[in-house]
Amino acid sequence: MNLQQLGYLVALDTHRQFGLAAEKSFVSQPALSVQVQKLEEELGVLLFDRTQRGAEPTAVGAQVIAQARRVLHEAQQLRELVQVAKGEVVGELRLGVISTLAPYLVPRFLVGLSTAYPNLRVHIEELRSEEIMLRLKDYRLDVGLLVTPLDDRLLHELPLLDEPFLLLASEDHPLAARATVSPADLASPGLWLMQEGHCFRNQVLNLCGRAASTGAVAYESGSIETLKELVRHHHGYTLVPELAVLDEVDSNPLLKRFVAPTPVREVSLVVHHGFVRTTLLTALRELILASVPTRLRAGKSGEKIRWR
Amino acid sequence: MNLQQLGYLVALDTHRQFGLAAEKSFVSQPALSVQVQKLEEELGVLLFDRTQRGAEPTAVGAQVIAQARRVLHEAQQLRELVQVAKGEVVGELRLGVISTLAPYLVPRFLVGLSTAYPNLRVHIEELRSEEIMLRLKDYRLDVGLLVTPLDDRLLHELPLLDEPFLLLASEDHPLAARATVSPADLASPGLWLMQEGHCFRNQVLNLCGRAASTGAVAYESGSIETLKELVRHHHGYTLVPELAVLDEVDSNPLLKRFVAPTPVREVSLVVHHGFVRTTLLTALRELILASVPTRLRAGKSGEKIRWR
DNA sequence: TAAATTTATAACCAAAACCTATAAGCAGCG
DNA sequence: CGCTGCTTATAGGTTTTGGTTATAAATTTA
Repeated sequence: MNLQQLGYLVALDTHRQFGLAAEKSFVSQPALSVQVQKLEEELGVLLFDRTQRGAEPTAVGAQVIAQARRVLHEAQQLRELVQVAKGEVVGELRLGVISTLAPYLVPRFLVGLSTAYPNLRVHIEELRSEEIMLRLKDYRLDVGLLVTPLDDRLLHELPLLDEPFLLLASEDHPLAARATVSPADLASPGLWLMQEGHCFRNQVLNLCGRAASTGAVAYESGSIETLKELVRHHHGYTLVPELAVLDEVDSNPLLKRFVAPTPVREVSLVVHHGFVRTTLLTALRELILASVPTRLRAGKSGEKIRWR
Repeated sequence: MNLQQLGYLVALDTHRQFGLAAEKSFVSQPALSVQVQKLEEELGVLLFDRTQRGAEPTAVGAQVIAQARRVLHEAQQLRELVQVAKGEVVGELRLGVISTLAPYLVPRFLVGLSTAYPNLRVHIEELRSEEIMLRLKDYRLDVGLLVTPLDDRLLHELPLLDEPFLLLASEDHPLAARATVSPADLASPGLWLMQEGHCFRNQVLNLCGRAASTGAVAYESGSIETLKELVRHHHGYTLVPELAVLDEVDSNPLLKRFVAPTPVREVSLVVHHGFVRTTLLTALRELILASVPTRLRAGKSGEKIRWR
């Protein structure tokens, strides 16, 4: 067994085809085939069922592949450990961000990050929270930027912000006349929600005690921006996180703050336990914190709303 | 980087000398030297300081070695995973047992174990609890047999027994006349203790509320057997775990049971999290449980005495 | 049935890892 | 001071390993 073979194994699992996996591994198809065969021989089990359409892991194979990922990850950690010791921030950063944070936060720190570390290749993907958690655990992402707490033993959370929820009302909605609002007001009809699967939706539902009454039209949006536009053009109201309305929060009278205790969402950087690139993680935290108003920083006050 | 090189690295750390490490790795000294050099070159850091007396890890080197152990461990887990899937119980089992359990428990299951799995090489070492915990975390032991709970995130406990403490009095000690005893009686003078470092000593001290008053002679023993002999030949009394006196527990009037709630020590098999050889672990548990009276099995009753 | 697609095998080549032999560096000691 | 004895490093040659291209074999698809 060697790391190369384990790499081929994982590539083959990813692409489910010897030729394709070989291409992605920058070797010829026979090279990869032979190495997988050798590994199977050494372990004494069939790891893949070969068909004409490609390769499928066997039951044992799937377990072995998962373990191979762990081995490769630990090996990668070793390399990163050395880079940290040398004070280098290089290589690749695969960052997963939820879509209710990405448009408001990423543009604030992305340029700063790649300026500070020109040798760092940054990949950012917009994903649902659950998917980010899965990929962090699979080592297919390095860092997640999402809403916590997650209560997951394998993941380590680094809280950044306690971001207040605000209520955005359309001008002809009864709530438009209010100076502040409270969770009880969310029983009022006309609340627009994010679609299923977004943690923001769960949070809003938790905040209003699951008593949300939607309007006559049941359009569930995939982005905060759509929610805002819906409210601007139609009746109804919605909840938004403060970062989504930062530039109008003081000027727009239709944006209502909640009375204390302010409901907030805890925004954190999340990594797999044993993540060793501390310089990078710290830099990322500092860049993000520096890019938002101080009042949003974690630990100030407010009541954390959970989404799971 | 490859697994071979990481193996050489760990061997060199263990033996602190290229020649010796090479010998233990079954290769020539130049072979090992060259591979370590190559790894250093690839990583771009010096991992060992070479002196005339041998090799010492640098600061980075020590970190890299620790990580290398993790990589090799995960690779080993992969192999064991396959063996489990094939239903094989082979290879090596490195078991650490504390000295207050070893003489009473090991002989009861050892023959059964090697009979059930003739292809398993069993290494048993008698060690202190702390040392067992360290070695489990370093992957220098596979399984520990000791007293729990340990409250250690990295270790997984599989409780086997709740083993009562008994009091053994010499015939001329005031306690000899008693039918049963209670923790309060441990204020009575003449209590013999295990030496510092044994978890059994801590448990006895915890049980008697640290109020132990030793006799005129302050001999602290290294084994339960010595304690028993001391009591048989001198004045005084001591505490013993039930397994140490199994064949005389009903016949010897100088052995006193505690009144309820019976103080017990929880005896467990302990492994590193992610231990995959479930068949072996289950077999070990069943063998041990079958070798002791049913009344000792974990979860029956009694009050667990902690040692840390 | 032929074409296309996929994995396996064969023959050959290059690189990596190993071995033996030996050099080189340094501590300790007469 | 210059041996001896210990260490690690280097050199030259051999074996092993992993790689390539070419091609066969098998099965799905048109």
